[in-house]
Amino acid sequence: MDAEGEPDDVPATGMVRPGGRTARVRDAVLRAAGDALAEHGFGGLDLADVARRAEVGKTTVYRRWSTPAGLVADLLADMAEQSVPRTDLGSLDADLAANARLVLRTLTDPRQGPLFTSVIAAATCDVRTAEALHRFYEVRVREWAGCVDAAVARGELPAGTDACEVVRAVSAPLYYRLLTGGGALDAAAADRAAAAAAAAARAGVYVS
Amino acid sequence: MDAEGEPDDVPATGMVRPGGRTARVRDAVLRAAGDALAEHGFGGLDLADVARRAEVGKTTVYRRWSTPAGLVADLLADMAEQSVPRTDLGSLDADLAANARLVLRTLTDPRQGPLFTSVIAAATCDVRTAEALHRFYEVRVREWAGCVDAAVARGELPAGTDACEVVRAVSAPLYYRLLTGGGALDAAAADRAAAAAAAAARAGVYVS
DNA sequence: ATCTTAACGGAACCGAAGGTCCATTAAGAT
DNA sequence: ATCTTAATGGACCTTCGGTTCCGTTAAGAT
Repeated sequence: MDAEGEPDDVPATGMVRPGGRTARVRDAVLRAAGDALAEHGFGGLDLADVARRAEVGKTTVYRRWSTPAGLVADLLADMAEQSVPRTDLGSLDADLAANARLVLRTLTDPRQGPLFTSVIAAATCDVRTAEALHRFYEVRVREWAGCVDAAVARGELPAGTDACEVVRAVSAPLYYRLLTGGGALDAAAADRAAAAAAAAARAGVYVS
Repeated sequence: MDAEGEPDDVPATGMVRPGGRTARVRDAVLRAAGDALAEHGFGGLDLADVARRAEVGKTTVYRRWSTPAGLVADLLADMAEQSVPRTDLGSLDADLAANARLVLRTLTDPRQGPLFTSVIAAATCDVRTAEALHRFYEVRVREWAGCVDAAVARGELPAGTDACEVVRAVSAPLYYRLLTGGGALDAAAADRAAAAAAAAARAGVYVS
């Protein structure tokens, strides 16, 4: 978070005594930030409001996170740690479909959906936030890449297939819809995304 | 833009005398807004700064567009009118690749790239802006859907293929990379996106 | 148990984003 | 050419996001 270029590494606030109160404050603030983001979007994210929701001093929020983007970056770092384990249904199509359904459920969830769009918006405004977002997706993608590797091992896909790229291909159309519109985000869209990724993978498009 | 629910439709500013000065001001402001967006992103979009760049009174900008999101919405409406005509190379693969390369060129352009990310960020903060963005992409997608329809007519793709969905499938992975990272936006990525869409389309994934 | 000081939080402060007022300019109708 | 008034833009004002100051609380070391 705070990689100050200061003389002899001045420790960032919250790093020397990370236990007890400090941790409690961080949790409360990140939860409040998520709520605020889901409700008002990134554009309407006000640090003072977050402080109020978290029942924490306004000063504290400004001192530790400074800017809305910084706060979102930390929220993302926190989200990346709570990775959901993937399923393993034994066939590529089933696994990719399960992944697509999971993404769909996330993006259409009344809290998670707005939260994700907000977080993406935040990432476009600040490089550090963008890096945090990239790291988050790297974790998620790598988690699901396993089922593609398994499919390669089973001989369902050509050797040398880029597993991560296949997983991203499943998510991409759903995020595209979320952001640029053009059709509803429903089960049909999810299944189509999964089927498309599977078809392309079988055709060897993702062989590096 | 201004669909006021006022008694007996009070005309929005700029609608009664749209010629001469008013048009000149709009052009200058939209150009300035695009520059500002490309440079500082949506988060750093300041209406006063836009006014300064456009050499226009601050009051004018606030009166006509009110909010950053409103300004971006108008900018999008303007962008939607300047549609670039598609190519027609005679084969599905070539046409989709050309489309992918065009999207790539746009997203990696030093001005257009940041502009597009900013505009997408703006759309997440305001419903009206989101609608404008959707309309923009609807125009773009429909423009290129023609070459998919042609491929169906030539028998390259199964009848009943949803042309728009194929076109979106080409763009989606590129936008996904732009926003969530995970790999460079290069020619290889563009070609892969086109190839994947073509493979999935041939497999009948986009038959409605 | 005691001590040091990291971290918190209330109050007061500051600057600029955003809005109001009104005189000036120029579309567009006659 | 003349007139009406839509639209502009400068000066001024108000609100509030963000910061600073400093006293209070409680981590973590002894």
